[in-house]
Amino acid sequence: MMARGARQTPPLHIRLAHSVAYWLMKSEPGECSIDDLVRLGQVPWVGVRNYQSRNFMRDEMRIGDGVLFYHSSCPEPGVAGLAEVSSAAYADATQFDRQSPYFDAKSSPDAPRWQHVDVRLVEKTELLSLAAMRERPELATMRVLQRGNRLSITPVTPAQWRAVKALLARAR
DNA sequence: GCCAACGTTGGC
DNA sequence: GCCAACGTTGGC
Repeated sequence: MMARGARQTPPLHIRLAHSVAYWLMKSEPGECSIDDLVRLGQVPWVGVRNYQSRNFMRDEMRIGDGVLFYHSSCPEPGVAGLAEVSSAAYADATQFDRQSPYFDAKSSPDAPRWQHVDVRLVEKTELLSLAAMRERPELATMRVLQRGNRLSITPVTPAQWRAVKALLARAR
């Protein structure tokens, strides 16, 4: 379901069959940190309860897509590692779990409202802090840096991806 | 803890 | 279908 008043817009570009797309995915380290991902190798990206973010996972992500693993709502927000999409989207089990903070009484197993992908670690990196990102003109267009942005999953352009990788390489 | 920004809900 | 009220996000 789209937000009321939102227009159905066609994709901005046609995704080539074997092309890779890039994403930034926010996680609160208290919930799942980069060290948790290092330990587990892969995590189900459960708990997203926003339609736009869900749609990115459900409709646009492909296995192998690049992910900037971003720590949010913490003392030092920023990109903490690189990861990749490692599954197609599937139903989020937490929406049916009454004990879960992500329980959604309005969702039913016949028509699961929330879906998610799995995300696999590529590497933990030096933290590229939000403050450092804001200083870089080549990152100025990143969605995560835009005023008022609250989306937990945002697309990253190939140029932005390369720029982040270059900064991480330099920090090494 | 504050608060701006934005999404969602629900009365009408 | 409008829109005010409310809840959440997340940086600071």
